[in-house]
Amino acid sequence: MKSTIKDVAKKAGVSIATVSLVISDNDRISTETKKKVLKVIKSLNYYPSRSARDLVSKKTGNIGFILTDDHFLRTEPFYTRIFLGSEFEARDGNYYILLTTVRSNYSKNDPLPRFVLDRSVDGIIIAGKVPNTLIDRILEQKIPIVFVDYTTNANCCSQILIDNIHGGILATDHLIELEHKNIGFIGGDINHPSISDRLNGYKQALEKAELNQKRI
Amino acid sequence: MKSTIKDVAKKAGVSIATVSLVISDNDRISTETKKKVLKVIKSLNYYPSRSARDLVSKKTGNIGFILTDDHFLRTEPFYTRIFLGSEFEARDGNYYILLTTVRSNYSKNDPLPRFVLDRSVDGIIIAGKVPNTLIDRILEQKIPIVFVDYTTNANCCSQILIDNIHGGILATDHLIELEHKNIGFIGGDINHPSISDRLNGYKQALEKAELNQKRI
DNA sequence: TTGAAAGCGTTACCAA
DNA sequence: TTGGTAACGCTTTCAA
Repeated sequence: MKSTIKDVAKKAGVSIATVSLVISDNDRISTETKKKVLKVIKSLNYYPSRSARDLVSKKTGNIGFILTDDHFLRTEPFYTRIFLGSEFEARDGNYYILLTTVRSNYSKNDPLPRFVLDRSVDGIIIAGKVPNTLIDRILEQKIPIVFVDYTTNANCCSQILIDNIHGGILATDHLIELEHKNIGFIGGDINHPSISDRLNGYKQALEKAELNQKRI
Repeated sequence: MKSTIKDVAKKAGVSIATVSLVISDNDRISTETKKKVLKVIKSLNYYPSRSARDLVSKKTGNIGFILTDDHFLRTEPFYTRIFLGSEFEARDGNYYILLTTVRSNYSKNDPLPRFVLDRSVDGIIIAGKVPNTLIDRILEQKIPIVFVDYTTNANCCSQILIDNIHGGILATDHLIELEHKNIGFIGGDINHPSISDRLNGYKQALEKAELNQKRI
C-alpha cells in the first residue's frame, strides 16, 4: 500500500501540515524536524500523490505536445528530437508531457485533443505546422501555447524559431563560392514558413550574386 | 473559470450525486433527468476534473511508456509507430501515455522514471530492449508491465512479440528460391531477442537448404 | 516553529 | 430514482 502524508506525520510524530511544509522546503521549519521528517519520508518510500496535489493547487503538472502525425513519423526524426528535448526539460520542472498527434488535414469537425477538452494540461507546445483551425480553437480555450518551428500571424504566443532565411543564404552562398552556376532549390511544403523562408534566403543570395535562379 | 460538478448540479436543479451518476451513465437515473443534466453539462462546457476523479478512484488514468533513447531516435520510426499506436488505443480508453526514455546503458544508480517513483501511472509499456536492472526495479514496485518486441525471462508480464524466427526463415527462403548461393546476415545488437531470433530463422533455413552459411 | 481544520472536485455508500 | 455526506491526500490559511 502506498503511504500517505498521514503515515509520514504519524511515524514522525508531527502534523501533516508540518510534513507538507517540509516537502515544499519551507524555511519556517526547524532543521531538526525537517531532518526527522525527511528520514521518515525516505524510510516509508513516500511520494506525494499527484492527483491530490493537483486537485488543491489547480495545476495539472502536464504540458500538452501537439504535432501532426506525418511530422512525427518522418524518417528524419527532427520533431521526435524536439519532443524528446521537451520531455527532458519538463522532467526537470516536474512536468509530464502529454503527446498527441493530429491529422494534418484536421478539420473543423474533428475533436480537439482530449487534454484540451478536459483541461489536463497547463499549457501546450505546438511543433511544426498544424492546421490553423486547430490553433484558433485551442486559443479559444485560453490555454497558453508555445510554438516551435512554426509561426502564425496570431501574435498570441511565444515562438521558438530557426533563422531559416539566414540558413538559406548560407547554404546558397556556399555553393556560389564553389563557383556553381546552376543552383536549384528543393523544398517540401512551400506553405510552411520554414520552407518559404529558406527559399527566400536562397533567392536573396542568388540575387546578390546576380546569378540566374532556377526553381525545382 | 472552469465549471465544476456543483455548477452543473445547481443549474440543473439536482444533487451532485445525480450529476455524477449521469456522467457514469448509470441506469438508475430516469431518462428525463439524464437528458436535463446532459444539456446543462453541454451548455456549461463541463468536463470532470481529472485530478479529483483520480484522487477518489485511486487511478491515475496514465500509462507509462519506456524505451531507450537510441530506439526512439532511430531513423526507422519503428518504435515511434508503436508509441503512436499505443497513444491511439489509450485515447480510446480515456488514458494518457506518459513517455520517457532511458539511457540504453541504464545503471543501478540511475533514477527510476519519475512516473514510477510517484506512481503516476497505472501500468507500463516497455518497448524494445531495455536494461534488465530497470525492469527488475520496476517489478519491485508492483507496477504491471507489458512488453512489446522484447522478452525477458521473468515470466511476469504480458508480452507482444513478433515471430522473428519465422520472419528470418521467410526472408532466407526467398533468397534461396532465387537460387542465391551466398546469403549473409546483417543484424544489429545480437543480444536483442528479435535479432537473434531472426538469425536463428536464417540459420534454420540455410540448414534446411544445406547451404553454406556466412555471417557478416 | 508547529498544528487544526477548511477546502479542492469527485465518487460511492447509505438513506430517503 | 434521487440526495446527503464521508472520504480521497494534499495545501494553505489562521491560531497557538
